[in-house]
Amino acid sequence: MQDDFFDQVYQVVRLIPPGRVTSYGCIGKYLGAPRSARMVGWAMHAAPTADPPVPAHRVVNSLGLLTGKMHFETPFTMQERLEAEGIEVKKDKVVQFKKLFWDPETELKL
DNA sequence: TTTTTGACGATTC
DNA sequence: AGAATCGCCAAAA
Repeated sequence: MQDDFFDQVYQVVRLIPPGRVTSYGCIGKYLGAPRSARMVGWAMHAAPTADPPVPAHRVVNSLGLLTGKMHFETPFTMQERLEAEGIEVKKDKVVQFKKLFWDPETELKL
């Protein structure tokens, strides 16, 4: 299970600190699949099936848009969770996304 | 096995 | 600036 590409994504997503966000493409890129951003998104589809819960709400697209909010329990869950962590969400997009952006390659490279 | 699709990203119109 | 299209890759039907 831990050898699957999905789990690789889950592990990275779990490393995202509260109050920060990242993008699918960067996760994929960090895993060696810069063109497989969609795969990361697909992996998130199975996120709730992962044993340790995956904070998928901290993962947004490159524009900081909460594109996957509709896949949560309710379309509001994602935004509410982000706000609960101190992240402002306006019009389904993360405010100061660039500032809150958490790049695994930058934060975990050491 | 083939076809369709998808929580993306970048490009083009 | 906003919308539509193409490209990538893997899982699901």
